[in-house]
Amino acid sequence: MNQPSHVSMEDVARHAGVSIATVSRTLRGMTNVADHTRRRVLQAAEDLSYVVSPIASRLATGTTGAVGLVVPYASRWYFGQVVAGAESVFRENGLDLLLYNLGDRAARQRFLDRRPLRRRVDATLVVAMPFADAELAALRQPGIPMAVVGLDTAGIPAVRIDEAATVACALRHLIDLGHRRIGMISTYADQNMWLPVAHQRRTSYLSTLRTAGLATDPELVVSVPFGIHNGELATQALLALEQPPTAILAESDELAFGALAALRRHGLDVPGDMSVIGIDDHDLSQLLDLTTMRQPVTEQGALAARILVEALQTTEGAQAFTAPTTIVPTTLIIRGTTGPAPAR
Amino acid sequence: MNQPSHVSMEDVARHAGVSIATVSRTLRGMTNVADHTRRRVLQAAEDLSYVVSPIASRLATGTTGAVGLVVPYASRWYFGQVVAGAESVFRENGLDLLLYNLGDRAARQRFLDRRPLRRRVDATLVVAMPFADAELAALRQPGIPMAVVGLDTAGIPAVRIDEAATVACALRHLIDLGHRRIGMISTYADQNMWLPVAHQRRTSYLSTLRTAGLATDPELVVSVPFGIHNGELATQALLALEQPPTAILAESDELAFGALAALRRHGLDVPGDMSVIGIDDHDLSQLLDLTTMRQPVTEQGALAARILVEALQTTEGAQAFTAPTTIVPTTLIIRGTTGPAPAR
DNA sequence: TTGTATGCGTTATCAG
DNA sequence: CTGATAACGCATACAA
Repeated sequence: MNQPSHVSMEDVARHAGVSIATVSRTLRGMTNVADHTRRRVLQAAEDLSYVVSPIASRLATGTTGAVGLVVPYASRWYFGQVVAGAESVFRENGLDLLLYNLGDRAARQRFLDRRPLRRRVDATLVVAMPFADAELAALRQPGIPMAVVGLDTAGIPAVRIDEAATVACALRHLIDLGHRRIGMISTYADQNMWLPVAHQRRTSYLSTLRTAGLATDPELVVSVPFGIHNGELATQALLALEQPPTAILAESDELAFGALAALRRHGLDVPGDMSVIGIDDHDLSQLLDLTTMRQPVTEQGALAARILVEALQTTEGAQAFTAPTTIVPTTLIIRGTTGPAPAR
Repeated sequence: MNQPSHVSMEDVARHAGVSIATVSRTLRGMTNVADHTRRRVLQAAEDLSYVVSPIASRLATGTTGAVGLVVPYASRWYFGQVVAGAESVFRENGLDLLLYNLGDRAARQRFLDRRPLRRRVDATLVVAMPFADAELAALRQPGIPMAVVGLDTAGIPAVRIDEAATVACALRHLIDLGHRRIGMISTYADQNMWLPVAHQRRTSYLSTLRTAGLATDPELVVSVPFGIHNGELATQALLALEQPPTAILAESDELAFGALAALRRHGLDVPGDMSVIGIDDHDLSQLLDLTTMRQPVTEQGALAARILVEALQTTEGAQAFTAPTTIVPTTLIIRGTTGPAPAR
């Protein structure tokens, strides 16, 4: 059908005057090969510019040499960072990275229906994708270690931040500045999926305020779809309240950016009239002088990848993989968007 | 070694009481299978929750079912967008996406040395990675179509914008506003690679000004590594000139962001004292009210992917693949950072 | 329409 | 240390 334009191991063997088995051994760096034979083989391979067929190799060994990376929105800042972090670790360990971007409903459904990962990867890394238990059960494969970054998922080791502590720290900062009426910009399920992180941060917001003895007015929490512009809209909603907050906690920096824009447009002074704090420490947060809770994003991707790589190395194959959840620390980065509550 | 926890086609065949060949035919949707047989097979596959081993399948067919996506900086905005655009197209066509992030020197070198794409992908998409001719020759594989987005590369179909026209349009906007002394923030080779786009935009800047009969003072072009902060530094340098420009063209929006920050810090009014224009229309550009040349980034990724998919479908296998370069249009988006040149 | 048999390119087992 | 040879799991030409 297609001409065998590839040189095969057999070609190399013939060229070197040895058996195919010897070629295989040599190329895999096994020690039980005579030095001069090894040289001949390597030379032959070089001459023919031969490379092993990873596919054939995998069929024979039973491993795929690849890992699956599943993300909801590959083009967003957070996910890009995680992907980059994970990629470098996988790459270092000779693993190929299969990227699955499940942002839109169709892609996600196809993924769940056809389960393209089956028999195709040695490990799977899920980034902040909320899967229902049933879905997850379908995705899991015996002997294929799986890890998740960004959120907890039943039975799967996670690498994430402490959402509650992070939110609490952010709010503590505002409270210490004298703020008593604090609004929150949150995200809600978009058409495709419900994001647990949003829920957690919202919940933490409420419980923290309650613990601090502050009122938790329901209208102080406004939920919008993700996006800078929606951060603006949410802020407008907060400003439209009869009794607006004096400070805003944004679920993520991108939403906070929108908040800053809205405030500026309303002619309000930040932080004079309104303080704003975000979560992430986005690349642009320093530029916008945004106070935020920094989380190490790239590192979380790398860390999760490392856990999987280790699992692959130790539990040769089909052992039950298990690892503890790793909590990475977040840091309060105080910049210019938070200040004392305005005297009223 | 590892227990064959997988059900194989043979298992399904036995379960359905047919031959393995029939199972194969059925599962691939071939028509020459009796209806009731087909049902039995599908039922058996369902019962055993069987999925074909893509690896075995590929060994048999000779195709890999995967494409390689090579990018220099996966975590940057531009590349994230391109990846997302390409991913969706590849995914729709049942192709797996192997991501290679070659940002750091070591990764790039490893990539060039070991050529992990060989025999592993059906097509390759390179995103704005400058490869020398020799490198490229090493990467190309007969019968494996290749495309590039973001820049021209000898002999490879590209999807990109018209750099010269884009820069010219941006400058025209400034000139029309009365600016006569226009600075440029450019990037230079970072430790790893030389980015041709930077060179092109710089060249276009010079020739456009020259054509317009404006002076092209060398010190008006300041080159820095990529990054927002470096955009700030570059701007400081421009401001420090004995005769600063009245407008700045930034090679990309991210650099422009830095410029805006620097100007603000210097207490300069934008666009009263200084106009700024970027290239990209980054997600945050609207927020920062940055005038810019918009380029369709996601679309370029999708377009290039589509070209490759088409090539795979038509030129069954090892034909010589060729396609024309596609130029996508850019648009001037006038926002608030450009205005009339200050009277002097 | 269905079954048989061979090949895909390696790895790995066993003799030698 | 080296060479046959049997898997690996599926696709497919060839027969039936």
